Amino acid sequence: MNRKATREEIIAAADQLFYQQGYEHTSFADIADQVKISRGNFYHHFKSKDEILNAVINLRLASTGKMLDRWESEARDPKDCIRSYIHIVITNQTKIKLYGCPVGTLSTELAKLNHVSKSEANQLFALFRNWLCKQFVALGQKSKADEFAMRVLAWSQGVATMANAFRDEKFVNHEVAYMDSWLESLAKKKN
Amino acid sequence: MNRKATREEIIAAADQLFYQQGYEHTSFADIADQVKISRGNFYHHFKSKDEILNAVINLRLASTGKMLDRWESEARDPKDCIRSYIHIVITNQTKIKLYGCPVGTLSTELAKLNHVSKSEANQLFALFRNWLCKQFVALGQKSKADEFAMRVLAWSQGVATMANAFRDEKFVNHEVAYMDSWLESLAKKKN
DNA sequence: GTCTATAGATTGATAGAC
DNA sequence: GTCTATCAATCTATAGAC
Repeated sequence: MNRKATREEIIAAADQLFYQQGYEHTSFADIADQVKISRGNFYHHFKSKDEILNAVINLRLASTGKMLDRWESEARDPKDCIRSYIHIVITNQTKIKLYGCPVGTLSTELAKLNHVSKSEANQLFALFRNWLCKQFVALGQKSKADEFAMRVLAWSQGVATMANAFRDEKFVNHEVAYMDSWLESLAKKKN
Repeated sequence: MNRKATREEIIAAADQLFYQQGYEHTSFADIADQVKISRGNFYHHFKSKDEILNAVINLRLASTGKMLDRWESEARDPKDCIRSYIHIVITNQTKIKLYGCPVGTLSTELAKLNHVSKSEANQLFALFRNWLCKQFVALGQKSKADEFAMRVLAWSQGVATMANAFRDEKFVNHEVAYMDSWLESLAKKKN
């Protein structure tokens, strides 16, 4: 009756636990408990914990790519797209308050561990960066597109870190309103 | 010939290693190796690893407080003070690129571990927040002082996370220039 | 494909000699 | 105050039965 293959269940559980507890703090026992398999069975699907991490990163890359495609297809203009990104800190606010940003916290952790998959994890940042850059170009901000993309990315990371530390909903709303008006003033300049 | 007591050497080594490798990833063996004592001797000075963490947090609180006092005494006006904070991402750029922000990364890690000292670590954020708030009040921004303090704090966290992921010096310089001009325009409004 | 049993290393922590 | 020796628990990973 299992619709999902065990392998995919392991990846899904690891994805969740790596986010909630961190990569190193999550043991095979934790994942095995959640998927309800024995630890031994584990190694039939993956050679090592690092291999699971790679699978999780690839899963996140794929699902993030799909999300960005969806945002683009649902938006009327590039401004709408950028707004979709900005508002993600409200949409995911509950989880961000508890665990921070899934992209930023993994990147930071792997940097400290000096982990081999560090650069793969940073591809998630690059995905958002390139996509945002594209939107700013479409907005007529070609010369500053990447600078603006990095600013929006950094802004979201800062908001996530502070929201995680202070759990302050008003702060998050304030910052989103500020970025919305910044985006608005930017778009007007070119209209 | 040891000027520093062993206890203080342990705290100093732990302070450094917790920053560079993360709290959980740092073992007693790592600290003992650096201080060049045996693991057994360890427990003469501290009952547990958590107790070392607390000592490290208290050390950081004290040294941060001293730094803020120094900034204040060296500054001509509150604008200078805020600038001192903003420019810390340039001053500490090398370490930030390698290990991120010591305040933000510890706060994030302890949140994931759901560690008992999580709130103590967040006192470091509170220290900066209150200090920045005070500067903005002195700048004549009483009604928005805390909002601005949180914005500057979040900004620094975002820059640190992105600098750690992309190791891009130009990005850091751009962002500091942006924040400098933001501060300048803010100060002018009130003059 | 899933299980039990277990290896081998490392973890935080303790006991006791000096 | 520092050491060696060691504990019990946990970790990733392996071997082999079913």
